[in-house]
Amino acid sequence: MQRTQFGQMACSIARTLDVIGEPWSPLILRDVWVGMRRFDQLQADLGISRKVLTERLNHLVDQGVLARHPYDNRPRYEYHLTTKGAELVDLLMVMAGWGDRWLAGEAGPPVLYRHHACGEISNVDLRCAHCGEPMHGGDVDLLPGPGASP
Amino acid sequence: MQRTQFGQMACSIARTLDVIGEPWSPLILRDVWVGMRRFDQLQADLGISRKVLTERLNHLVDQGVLARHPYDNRPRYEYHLTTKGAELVDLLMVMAGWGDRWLAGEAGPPVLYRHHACGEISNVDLRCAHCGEPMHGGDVDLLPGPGASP
DNA sequence: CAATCGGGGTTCCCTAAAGGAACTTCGACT
DNA sequence: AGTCGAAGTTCCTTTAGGGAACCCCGATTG
Repeated sequence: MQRTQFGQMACSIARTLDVIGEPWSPLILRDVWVGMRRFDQLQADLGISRKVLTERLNHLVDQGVLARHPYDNRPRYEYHLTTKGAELVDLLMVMAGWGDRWLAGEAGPPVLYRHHACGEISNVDLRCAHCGEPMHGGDVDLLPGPGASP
Repeated sequence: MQRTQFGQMACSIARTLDVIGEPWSPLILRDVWVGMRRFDQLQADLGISRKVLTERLNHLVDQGVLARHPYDNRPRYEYHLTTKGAELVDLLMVMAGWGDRWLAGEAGPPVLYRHHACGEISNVDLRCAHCGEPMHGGDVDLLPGPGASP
């Protein structure tokens, strides 16, 4: 398919897509996040082909998003989120929030999130890391940064 | 490629991936977000094949994420974000934040975000919509919701 | 008023990636 | 020695992405 490489673009969105920019990767991360760590478990839960799962896992490990941990003294491995990978869960939560809002329909959201800090069922909201006010697409100006293209 | 359909899964992440779960869609939304609205502009900026761009735009319009607006009294159309699409920009901002943090390298982020409310260069942070405290992957319990699978 | 232009696609062919099922590997257990 | 089970690997078929050429159609130009 000679797929385009996004990693070279001077755009952090494109670069992120080079890491998790096809549909299985976020689902794999979701499963690992909720505690599914083993190959056959992931394969059965997702219904992904074993070949593609192998490719994706290798890619995610190469990118430092997942780490392989041996268990059982045999050549058996579990997949864990690294710090880099754990921070991608933010992305999953925002995806889930959008899907809950726009795609859940009559039935309502399939999963609820209870926040440890307050104990309430809630959702994520985007805030400015600096002033704490809401920060969405329309609330920002974009400026060229130090890594802007030449 | 008989690609798996994610839309039927009882998972808002999977459903969201059915809408923007391949790598061009987020980049198209990014471009529309920053003001690129026309076919040839998008095609030239992204380097996407015209065929695939047509497919993606149709899909995004079908999903209610983009809307086609005529201009110029000719059969000419501009693509605009709907409300549904504008809320997807949250996702782009989180992707950009992660990419800035983990993939930008020495050069630093290619784009900076200035928050209107405070005027500062900043980034998004995930907060609980209920209590306002930080809310990340490790800060929540997952519970079955009303739309959980039977 | 014929010729050209430009935006927005459509068609066609080629290649590479996804699906799927069968097969392999290797240590552990019986 | 034979079987099991987890974790891949191989091979084949189907389909989606890339790329370039082509088409349509209203507006502009000479």
